[in-house]
Amino acid sequence: MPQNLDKKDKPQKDKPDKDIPVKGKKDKYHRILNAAIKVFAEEGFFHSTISQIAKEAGVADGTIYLYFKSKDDILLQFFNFKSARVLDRFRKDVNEANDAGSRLENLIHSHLREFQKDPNMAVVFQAEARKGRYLENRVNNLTKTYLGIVGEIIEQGQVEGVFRKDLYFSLVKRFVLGSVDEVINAWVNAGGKYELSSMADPLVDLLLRGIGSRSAMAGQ
Amino acid sequence: MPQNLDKKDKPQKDKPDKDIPVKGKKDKYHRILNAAIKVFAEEGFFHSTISQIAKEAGVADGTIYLYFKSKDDILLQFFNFKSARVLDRFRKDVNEANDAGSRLENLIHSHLREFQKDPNMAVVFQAEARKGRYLENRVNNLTKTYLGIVGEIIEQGQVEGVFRKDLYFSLVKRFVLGSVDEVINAWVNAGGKYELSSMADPLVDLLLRGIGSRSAMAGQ
DNA sequence: CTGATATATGAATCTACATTCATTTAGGAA
DNA sequence: TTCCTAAATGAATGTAGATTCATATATCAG
Repeated sequence: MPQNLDKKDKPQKDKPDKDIPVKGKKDKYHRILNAAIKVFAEEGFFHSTISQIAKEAGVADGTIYLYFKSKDDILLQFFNFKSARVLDRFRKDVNEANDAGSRLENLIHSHLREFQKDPNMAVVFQAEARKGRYLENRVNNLTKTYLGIVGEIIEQGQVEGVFRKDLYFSLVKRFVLGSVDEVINAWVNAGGKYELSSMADPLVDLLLRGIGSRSAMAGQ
Repeated sequence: MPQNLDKKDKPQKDKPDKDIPVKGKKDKYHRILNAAIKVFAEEGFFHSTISQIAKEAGVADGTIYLYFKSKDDILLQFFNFKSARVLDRFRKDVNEANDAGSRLENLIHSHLREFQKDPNMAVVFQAEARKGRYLENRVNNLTKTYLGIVGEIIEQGQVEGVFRKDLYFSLVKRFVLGSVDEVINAWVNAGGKYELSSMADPLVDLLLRGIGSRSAMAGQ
């Protein structure tokens, strides 16, 4: 029944490291996490304060430290949690199709859909993710995995003969990621006012065909 | 001879607002600015301290406030200064060519070249530019102008018939910006270890032709 | 109901810097 | 050489805000 089943029950001194209150369930944990993301999205990570987050979550400042090691830890947990969730979704949607073309399509649809579904997440990802220095590891994981998925699709497409074979591999991956990322960025900057998902088809088309006109591209 | 020619010479109280020491010329101003950018690039803006910057620049902490209103102001000045400089370069290089295709090529070459030339700037731009809230205006200015240049090129290319006419205009612009941006990002993340400029040609090729194979794209 | 443990609280603490300013130093006019 | 003003200095100041912790409250077993 006590929270730490495997330890002697030294009443105090166990580090607030891994032990999180269990009585109140995951409920409060997520309440705080969501509140934090909302605040981060509005103020930016560095300008956000624990007090703001606490108020937003409807708890006391101190309570936050029952669930998170530090302010940084909140952001970290967020990235871990969301990255996993989102990447899962991507993979699932990609596997929904079989040919490379449809898979790329699905990936991008999924990507835009997920970000549109959770604007706060989108803002925080766009704003704090590609930055780095101290979070880099975690976020790089998201980027790495994403690039991996794209890479697989590209390779498959080349085998299928629907994608060009003369591609600078690591460049193409960045090319795809960069385009999608910037489309999301634009949407975020615009305050999420329009349908992000509606960009998916035109974007896929651009990725596949490029901006050159048929005729101009004909000569080689 | 006094620094404020147009004001009564109240000895003290003039706000350190616009007046910058002139004796020591622009020299020290730029020394501090460059030091700051170096530190920002290494530590990230929020983790950088005035003391670090001062040490790097070889001046006293207080001296910085003779040249800048605040820490934020340093970043601001940097963006203003560099944006102008860089956009100028872009325009010049774009105008070096006459047809849209070459102009796009020049823009991207120029872009990668300039960022490669000044890695600290590149890092700070990539890291702090997309954040926002309080710098947004300035940075948006860079983005806006850049998108403008791209837009002009696209339009010209459509008239010339070398670019497709069925393009979602604002999307294409983001598409171009996003790709280039992410290529720079990758380079920055890799620690600037390779020739960034060498990505220009392959990237332009991707933008123009896309990743779809000729045959696959044939059927409309 | 009673005690015991788990949670929650928020005021008090502590620290890291940004910013200021009394003093010192440098430059140059007379 | 002597003054006077511009520049530079860096220790002292002030503050915001993260983190802690002594208390208070809720939960639950018996």
